[in-house]
Amino acid sequence: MICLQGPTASGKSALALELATEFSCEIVSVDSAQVYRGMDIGTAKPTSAERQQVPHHLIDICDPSHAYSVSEFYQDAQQCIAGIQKRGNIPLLVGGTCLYFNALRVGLAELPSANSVLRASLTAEAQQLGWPTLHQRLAEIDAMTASRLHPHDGQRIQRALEVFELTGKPLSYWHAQQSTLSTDQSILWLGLMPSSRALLHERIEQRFLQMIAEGFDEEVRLLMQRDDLHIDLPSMRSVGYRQWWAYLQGALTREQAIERAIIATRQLAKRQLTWLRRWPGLTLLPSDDRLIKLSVMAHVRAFLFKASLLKK
RNA sequence: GGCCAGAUAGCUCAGUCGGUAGAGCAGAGGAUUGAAAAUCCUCGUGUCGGGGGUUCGAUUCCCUCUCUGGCCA
Repeated sequence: MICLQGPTASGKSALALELATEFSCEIVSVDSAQVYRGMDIGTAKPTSAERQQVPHHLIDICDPSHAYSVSEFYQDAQQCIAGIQKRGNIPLLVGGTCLYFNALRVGLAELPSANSVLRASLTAEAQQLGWPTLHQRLAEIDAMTASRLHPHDGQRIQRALEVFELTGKPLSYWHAQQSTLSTDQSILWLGLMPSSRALLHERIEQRFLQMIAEGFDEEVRLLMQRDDLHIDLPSMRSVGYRQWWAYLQGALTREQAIERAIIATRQLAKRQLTWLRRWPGLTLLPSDDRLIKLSVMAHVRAFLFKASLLKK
């Protein structure tokens, strides 16, 4: 299978479409926001025409009121991959959610899923005592995990305490139990790396303005009308949606929302690039190179040949 | 034209009772196991608007010029 990663606005989707038509692939989206229905413009989802041209998976599979997670992705993706291979096609995984890719690379420990009641009480406690205090408590039950977490990293401290509450065993215990993913197949890891940060920033800005021109405002208004959606949901915290929601509530001016959405997108891209730089075995290609398409094709062809799968 | 208030980091501003300065944001780097488009960590030398004066020493006090707001003509 082929995995294509890259920061937001680096041209992954277009490239994937080219690859898919050339090599009879089916595309699996690796994107924590494109899973949600009704979030199309702001997540830069492939158009319906594009989706008819090539099968796309793991898009529109979840309602925005639900919190999708790595583990769901992990299961969904493995099912997808198996199905695609059964059909004799090549799975082409494309996206920018590096944690999801990482789960495919190293596997996931067998852990309980989120428990909203526990989380609420831990959050309330943290507000009273501060996360550093809970970090100390974690240190008593799981020194190993505590030592790798910063005392202010509330989200991870909370998770570690949650796992202990639910299982009676520390998170580090479960991590140690984790078996490495048994991939009977080789994976081609490709990453798109913009050669110019300034150019990427320019693209990010242009793309967000384009989203507004295409009706992003209306899309967020529709989501806001639902009374089961709120700004603390993972879906609504997505880049762009969060800032636009604040604007529609009157917390920001339109100009401020635009500016902050663009800033948030740039910061997202930066975090994605951090993953890519230190990804083992990743072939990094310059995303803004004129010959990027050809060079990606060449890598894919060589990979398929090596895997003795080249049917042409 | 006159009066007043400003001019300090890319931006918004604080500050130095005279000993050459620091926050937030932006930006950069890093972490990343059921929220990940999330969450968290680290990183701050800049003619302190220009010129002159006082002083051992001026970004700070004084004079002057330039620019930007506001008020009065």
